[in-house]
Amino acid sequence: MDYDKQKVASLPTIRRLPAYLTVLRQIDTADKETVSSSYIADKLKLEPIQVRKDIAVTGCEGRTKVGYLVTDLIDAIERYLGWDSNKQAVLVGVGHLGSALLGYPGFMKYGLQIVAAFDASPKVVGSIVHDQKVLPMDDMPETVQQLDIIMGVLTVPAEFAQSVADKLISSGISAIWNFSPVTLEVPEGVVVQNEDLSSGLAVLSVRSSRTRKW
Amino acid sequence: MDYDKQKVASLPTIRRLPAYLTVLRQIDTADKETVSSSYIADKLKLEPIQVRKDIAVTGCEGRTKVGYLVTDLIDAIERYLGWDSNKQAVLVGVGHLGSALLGYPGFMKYGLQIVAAFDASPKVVGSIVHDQKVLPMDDMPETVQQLDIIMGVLTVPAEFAQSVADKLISSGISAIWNFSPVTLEVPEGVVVQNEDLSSGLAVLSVRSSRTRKW
DNA sequence: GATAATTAGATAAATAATTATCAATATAAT
DNA sequence: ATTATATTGATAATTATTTATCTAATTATC
Repeated sequence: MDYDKQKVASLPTIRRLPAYLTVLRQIDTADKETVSSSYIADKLKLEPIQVRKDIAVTGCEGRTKVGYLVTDLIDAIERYLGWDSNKQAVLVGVGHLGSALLGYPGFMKYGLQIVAAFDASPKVVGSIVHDQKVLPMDDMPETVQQLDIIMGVLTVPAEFAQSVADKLISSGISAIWNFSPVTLEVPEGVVVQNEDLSSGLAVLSVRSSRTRKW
Repeated sequence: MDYDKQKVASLPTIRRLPAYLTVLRQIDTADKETVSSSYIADKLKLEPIQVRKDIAVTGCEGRTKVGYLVTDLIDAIERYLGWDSNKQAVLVGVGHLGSALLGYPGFMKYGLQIVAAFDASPKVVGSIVHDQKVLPMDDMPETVQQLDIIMGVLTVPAEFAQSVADKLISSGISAIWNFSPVTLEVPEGVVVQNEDLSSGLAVLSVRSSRTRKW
């Protein structure tokens, strides 16, 4: 695989890459060393041509009539996504959703390791949630700085989202995975990814009502 | 507002509509009765022209130099999304994520009411999670049929996702909000919306590494 | 009352994303 | 050995989505 051949991917392409990883990881390479775009497409109900286009951005090259080497392709996608080395993150807001995320075993597959969890409420601070001790907010800046962490997972209620984001940023965080339904104001250089359940539900609602009446 | 003027919206448009609702609901209509596309755009870091285009699909019409009537616009978007009347849903899989969703107060704003929660594990069945009694899986078909529920929220581990989906569908469910990282096989007429955290993280990872090195 | 400023909405243009076509090539079958 | 088939990857075409331009209308200002 040739890393020079990595290209800039469109947003939809980036969104699909993790699904390819899921499919690829389910393949037993002892049994099946190579995989075709049509195999992946079939599993995910996509078109083979789209799968090939998406794969092309990672720089991974397949062979005519053979397909892609499974291990190569996994490596290429992980590398493209930056999931080849573990990235450390802190989580702020150990409510329902925050707890769920702390207990989510899938993150390791995404190269993400949550190394510390913080909360403002004295009721939660000090407790252990999924093997993670919940620390007071005041400890956050020091932790972020000392461990040189750049990513924060934000699972606080809407009304605190902006102020917590500000605090994360001033501590050195430059990537925020935002689960609160708030559009954050952030300075240049800070990347925010909004994870908003309502948009998914909106799509489901509309598609469902197009199919049949509620 | 003229419901005949509703149009078919593109997927990106549908995804943005809930964000408009969030902005609109924050407006105190005693203070401000109308809203312009540029106001909404500014709050969400979009372009006014895009906001107008999106609003157009709902059939809501604004007035030159004035903008849109806030209450009208809220009604139009809610109606477009089918969120004007409460839709009932069942949730299956009361693990970390399922519990978090049960406790999520935002659903009501999305016109969604989770009326029953089911789990296969005897450890969980019978317990109360966020005021919701967890019922055994065997009770699911009856509940779905009797209450004429068409939507299911699927928060079971990956390995059970397909079989639980099958069971939901055979009970009468025709819309599945799928939180497991599995591509479900469903018959014609059943709509599946995959809510996949990994794609959001992928976008964040790539955008972040474009900005600076990890 | 005239003029300037703001804003929606229609149409058009530009950009982005998907899908199709086809040549090249490796494998399998005859 | 020859033919058929499967598959990638390049290029082209199509479709979807966003952005721009312009007109008309309404309000505010002078």
